[in-house]
Order: sequence, then structure tokens, then C-alpha cells
Amino acid sequence: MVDPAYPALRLHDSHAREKRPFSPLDPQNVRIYFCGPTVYDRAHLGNLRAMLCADVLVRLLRTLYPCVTYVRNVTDVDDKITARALENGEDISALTERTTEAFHEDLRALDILPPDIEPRATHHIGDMLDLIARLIANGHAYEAEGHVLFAVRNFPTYGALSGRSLDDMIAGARVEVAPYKRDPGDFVLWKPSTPEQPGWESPYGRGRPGWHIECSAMSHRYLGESFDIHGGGDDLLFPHHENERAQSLCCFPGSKFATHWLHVGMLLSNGEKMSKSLGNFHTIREALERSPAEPLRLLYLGAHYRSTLDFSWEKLEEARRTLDRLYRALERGNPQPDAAIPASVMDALCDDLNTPLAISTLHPLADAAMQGDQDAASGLLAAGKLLGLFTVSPADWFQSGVDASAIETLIEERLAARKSRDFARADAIRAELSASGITLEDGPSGTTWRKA
RNA sequence: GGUCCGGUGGCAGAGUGGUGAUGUAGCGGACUGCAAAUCCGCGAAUGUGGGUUCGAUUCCCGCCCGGACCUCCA
Repeated sequence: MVDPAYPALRLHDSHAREKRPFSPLDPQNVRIYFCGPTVYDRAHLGNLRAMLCADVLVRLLRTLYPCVTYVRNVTDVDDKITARALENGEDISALTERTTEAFHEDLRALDILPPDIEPRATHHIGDMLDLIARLIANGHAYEAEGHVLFAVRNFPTYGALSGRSLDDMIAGARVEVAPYKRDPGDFVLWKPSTPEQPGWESPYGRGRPGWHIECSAMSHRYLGESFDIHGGGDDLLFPHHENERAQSLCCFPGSKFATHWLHVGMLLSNGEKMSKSLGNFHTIREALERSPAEPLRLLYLGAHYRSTLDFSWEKLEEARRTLDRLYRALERGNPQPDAAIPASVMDALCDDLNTPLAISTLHPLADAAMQGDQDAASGLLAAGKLLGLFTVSPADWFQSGVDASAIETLIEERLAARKSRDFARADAIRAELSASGITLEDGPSGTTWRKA
């Protein structure tokens, strides 16, 4: 049951195109599926956004409900993977293993909790073929020239999720229509593989799955015919999620598939979508080489998940300075662990995951904590933990990774200089440390230091 | 071309049919040997033209601008 101490959760549903109360099919087990990465290269900052959004959502759901089953797939069969492996002269499985591990490493650094189940497409080819057979049997798919295609015209609500009509799309006419398609909108469930391409034996010959069927198969296997939330980047809304929905609903008539659709806005770089194809991306690793992980998390949380967010290094730096202040507040407020999450934060998060509003309510808590209010500090800490922040101690935030003894020695020397009113020498020491990224702070109880 | 989303202070970014959060930047001040941090104070915004309304930033329509999707994409 929902903890009555918390407000009711409302989430924007892309299908309904409005905020709706979230009521799980089974409150004892909230089921959520997010589309994960295609593992052919290191993940970039754009890829991170949906993963981070899912992380915060799952953290919130776990505080509201007794059990959450979170599934996030890994797409390890795809023509981009095949092409990259060929390019690298690398075995496909070596490439996908290596890239998956790199992905995990990046997310761990961000303290993004792993999903409960992380199925790989290549481990579920049989499940996909089962669904495809069902679709052929019930007239929603057909074979043509070694392909199996989904017949969109046989599914009356095709387009309902993404809000577009087949006729409009065809008017766009940017789809290259394969001759074997009955309708230009039909999409591939199974396609033949050449001997060099990865492939599996099937009733339709040796081939490989189309992109969308894997998520239908894996969500069904682990979450059932109907589950609560299906999410991913906004760019997956069409065609990926539209097609998943069509397949799954046609496989399991009477089911609901996902009752809530959640789409995460794109990360921009100089006003344009960050993407591999535009080349305007930075990998997660690259960002982590320039900054600790938490500022990146705070930066993402500073914008609502559904709006676009224009990334810049300046904003990352600003987020780091904001964390400086919050950590300082924790340092002064001496928080107790396991305090209640402040209502202001829960209210904001339960209103369609309004993280920017939630974070804004952290500042008054920080102000109070700064003045020694322990309750405020405890609330601040609890709120931060829920958001995946404050994973280190203030001492580590300000001082880790630096040779403290060398700094202490210089502080002693400077103290002596100040006592003899040799301010020139004292300032020289300050400047020296400042040049190596250390800021000194003279307080009533002596001099302290921190990383700038 | 089709569909959709958005345009709020220098920047970032919420909310709201009734004198516009929060952060940051800027300015002034307190504190400091100087700093840093902290504290106090100040100025600063709802793209544009209509409509509905007693009243619109908020609702509706047009326009302009930006972005996303329609092809792989978180």
C-alpha cells in the first residue's frame, strides 16, 4: 500500500498527454520497464539522462511502495553493433561485453542503481520468435521474402501512442518503402541475415530480429502482459514505443501493455540534440574526467525530465558550486541519518517528478543547517539521499584526493608568519596553495582548507 | 512538407486566473590583516498581436522564434 504519510504520485503519461494519478496494477509490486542502451560504443551524456531519470523515479517508487521490479534491457544485436565490430575487427560478443561493462561502470560512477533485471536481447531470441509466431497466427504479421512484417493497418489504434496517423506519416513520405511491404508503415519483426551477419535459425530462415520486438518479448517475460510504467528517451516514442505497443497488444489481446508511458526530454548541446550522428556529444567518461559525478547528477536534476536541457561545462561547474554550499551546510548542521524526507521534497517529486522544484526547497534547509539547525540538516541529507546526492561525507567532498599533510605544514608555516605579522609571506602561502587548487579559510577556531 | 513540444529576470529554472519561487551572476553593506566562507540588503523577467475575463504570465486563436519526431538514436 502507499504510505499515507506521502502525497499521491502523479505522473505525466505520454499516451494520455496529461498528468495522471499513478495507481499500480499491483501495489505490492510496481513494475517498470525502461529501454536501455544499444551497446556498440561508450554512452554519452545524452544517453545518461533517461537512465538518471529512471533512477530517481525508481528511488521514489521504492519509498512509496513495498516492492518495485525495474527492468532495463541491453540491446546487443543491432546493425550498428555488427558494423562497429567489423570496423574494429572485433568479435561481436567481445564488443558488446566490453561496451556493456563500460556502460555499467559509467552508471555506477553516477550512483545510478542497477535494474533488478537487465535482460539482453540475444538471450531472448526464442521469446521473440514466440511472439512473432503469435502475430502471424492471429493475422497481425506476414512473411515476405524472408522477412516477417507487422501489418500496421490491422491494428486500429496504431499511432495512438505517439499521436500521429498513418496517413500523415505517409504524406511525409520519408520512409523508403520496401517492395515487399503491404503498407509503407509496416515494420520488420524478423529479417534475413547474410552469412556474415549474426543470425539465428527460425521458421523464416536464418535471420535476426527487428529492433522493436525485443522489448515486447523481454517486458512480457519479466513483467507480464500488463505492467505499470514504460519509459525511455523522447526519441523512442516513435517508432520504437509505438511499434512495441502495437506488437504487444496484438500478441495479448485484452492486455494493457504499459499503463503509463514516460518520455524523457532530450539533452541538447548548443541548442541541438546531443547525438552520435551529429557528433556534438561528450561521453559520460569524459565528463567524469572533468568533474566529480554528483554535479552531473545535480545538473540533470535541475531541469524537469520532460523539458530539454542544454548541456554546458559552465552549468556543470555551477552545479559543483551549488553542491559546495549544500555540503557546507551538512558540515555545519551535523545531520542525523535516516531522518524523514522533508514534505516539500516529497510533494515536488510526487508531482510528476518535479526535481527542480524539489531542489529549490533544499536551499532553505541548507540555510537553516548552515546556522546549526540539526533537524534541517538531517532533512537535507535525507532529501539528497533520495535524489542520489550526498554519497560522500563533507570531509571527502572538500578534501579527498589531496595530500593533507603537505597542506597542514604550509598552514603551520603561514600561521607563524601571521603571528609575526609577516603578511606578505602569509599571502604568498595562500597564493601558492590557491594555485594548486586549495582554498584556505581563516576562521575563529583556526585555518581550514578545502579543494577550490 | 506532416505531427508534436516549448518560448519566464544576464544565465539556469519552477509555479500560478488576482501585486512572478529558487539558484547563480551583478551591485551595496557586515565580517576579515587580506581572502574565503557566512550573513543582511538592492536592482532585474513572463516572445508578439488579438480574444475570453472584473482581472491572464497562466485559458483560446493567429503570428514570430527555437527544438524534437517522421531514418539509427536515451
